[in-house]
Order: sequence, then structure tokens, then C-alpha cells
Amino acid sequence: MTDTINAILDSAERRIRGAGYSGFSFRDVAADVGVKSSSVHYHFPAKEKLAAAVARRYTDRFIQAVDAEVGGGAEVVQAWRDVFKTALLRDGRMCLCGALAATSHELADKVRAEVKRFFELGIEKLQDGGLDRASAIRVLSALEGAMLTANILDDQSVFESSTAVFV
Amino acid sequence: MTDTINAILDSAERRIRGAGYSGFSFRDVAADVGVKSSSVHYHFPAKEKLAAAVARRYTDRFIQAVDAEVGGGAEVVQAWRDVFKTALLRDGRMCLCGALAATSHELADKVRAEVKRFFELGIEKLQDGGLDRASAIRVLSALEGAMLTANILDDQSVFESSTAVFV
DNA sequence: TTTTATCTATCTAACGTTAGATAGATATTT
DNA sequence: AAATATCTATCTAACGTTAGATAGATAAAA
Repeated sequence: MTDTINAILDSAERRIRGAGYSGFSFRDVAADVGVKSSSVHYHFPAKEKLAAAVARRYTDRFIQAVDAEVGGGAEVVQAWRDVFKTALLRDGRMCLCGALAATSHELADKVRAEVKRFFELGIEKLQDGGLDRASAIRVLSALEGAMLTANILDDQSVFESSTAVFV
Repeated sequence: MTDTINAILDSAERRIRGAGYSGFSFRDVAADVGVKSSSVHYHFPAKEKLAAAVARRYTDRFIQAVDAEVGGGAEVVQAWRDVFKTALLRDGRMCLCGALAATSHELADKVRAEVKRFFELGIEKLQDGGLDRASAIRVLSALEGAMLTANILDDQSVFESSTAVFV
């Protein structure tokens, strides 16, 4: 069932964004979804495969949302800022790839590669929007940092003021 | 013995900076130090006490290093940038409080409070240096974000280019 | 009837934590 | 000064729990 797979990915994403790679478990995800942990293993044989799938879906959706804004006429930096802001306000949590990147040493190669992809695609897209590479990296880093700080200070307005310079 | 306590804190700091709160264990730390995990528990009865102690020492050292630079005539934003840069280049790892902040949902209150202290002291110190609050938050966020991005892209020059705007 | 998806039941390994014992240093009492 | 008591730091061993993972039965769908 595709519903189950989506529910698994939803739960894993939420949990990774709250507690990182080591902070989520098959049992927790299974309980969220309402199945047994062995059923989660049926769809995702190993933890790193699940995490990699979560990261890939997250990145694809993120890029898709940015593209939609840019397609609608938005300036590329603003589009990135908006999608980050939505991720923070809607879910009240860290960026998935930011949460994973913070502990990149513990990640399996496949997972780290997916996380890296998020950042590389981000830089690429920002460059496509006219920024030079250094500026693209600076914008992406600032957005991740703003999200991190808003997260720990438990104050979403921090994201606003922290990235207002882009306006 | 104070040596053992320092060695425990050193090991725990390195491991948390690489793998986050859930990614380090008493046994790993004990093995690093060359004692049994029960001996680590003798000095730090619970994991959250150890993590809180690590965060406190990290923050105190960090602030001390910044103060030393400012006392030596450095501009406050440059001082913060330098100390972040040193932490990245020397250890090749994420900021401890950044790594913990990224997964703030899983942290015990005492640990989260210590991490929050790092950010609040940082903002305060930057304000003392003449920045308004929004700018202080923006600088600190940018530094954390730059470290995160350098970490996942495995390219320390990313930190340089990402924060060059402050120069 | 084969494939797909779930279950039950289990495994090994590791987790944080605690109990009980001990050797050696330090302090107190006789 | 000697004897007694306490403290410090460590050990071995085990506790109950949870981790990721797997084999095999069962049910549903194609």
C-alpha cells in the first residue's frame, strides 16, 4: 500500500527533524503509523535506506516548492526563504537536511549523499537564479542557521529578523 | 581525579559534535578514556548531566576565547567569526551547541537550557559590541549555518566564503 | 496461485543505569 | 603512633529496556 509507505516517510521525517538520525527508531515510526516494526522493515529493510528515502523525498518536494514559486514570478532568494519559512512555521521543526547535516559524521554514506544533494541542488538553483557560487552558499547557510537559531530559541520570529536582510 | 573528568568531557564533546545527543554513549566515552562505563556514571550520574556539563564548559570556553580576542583589540563580529573558524578548522566538526540545537526536541530541559545559554550569551555579547539585537541574531545564525554547510559539504573553505561578507 | 503486505515471535547487540566489592588515600579517634 | 573510619575512584556484573533486524506464518489481492 502506498498509503503505508507515505505514512512511514511522514513519521520518520517528523522524528528525524526533531531528534536526528539516532533519535528515531523503527518502533516509534511503526507506532505512529499503526503497524508493527517488522512491517516497516518490509518496506525499508534497513534504517539507512529509510533515512535516505526520507531525505530524497524531502529534497524533491523542497525543490519542487521553490520551482513553483519561481515559476510564479518570485525572485529566487525570496522563493528559498519562503519555502524555508513555511517548513519552520508549518512543522515547527528544523530543516530535515539541516538536522542530518549537523551530525554528518554518524551518517551512512547513502544518507550523507542524499543530504549533500539537498545542499548542492540548493546552491545550483540559486546560481541558476543569477547568484555567484559564494553568494548562493551564503544564502543557503544563512537560511539553515536562521532555522537552527529559531528552533533553539523557540521563537519563529527569529527566522524573520535573521533573514530580513534578503528582502 | 580531575584528569579523568576532563578526558570524559573531551570525549563526550567530540562525540556529540559528530553524532549528536543520541549518537554518543557512556560505553564509547568510557572506551575513549580507558575506564569502564560505570566510572563515567560515577562522575556524571545521568547522560543529561554529562551533556549539560559538556555544553556549559563549551560555552564558557567559547565566550572566554571571544573575550580574549576582543580584549586584544579585535572587532566583536570578527572575534566571533575567528573563534567559530578555529573550532571548525581545529576539530573538523560542527559547533557543539549547533549540533545539539538541531535536535532540540529530544533534549532534556537541563541540556536544552545550556544550549540556549550559548545562543543567548552570544547575542548579548554581540549587542555589547554595538550591534542591535536583530543583527546579533543574524550574525550568530550565519556563523552556525556556515559551519553546518561546511560540515556537510566537507569543505572548510565554505565557511570562509560564506562569512566573508562580515569582513 | 503467485505476489504483496502484514503479522507473531524471536534474535543479538547495545543502551542507560545500578548494586556490590575493592584498593588506596585521607581523616578521625584512641 | 596506631587503629579505626570514611572518602575517592574504580572495577565486575547484572538489571530491565530498547535497538535493528530476521524467519516463518497468515491473510489479501492479482
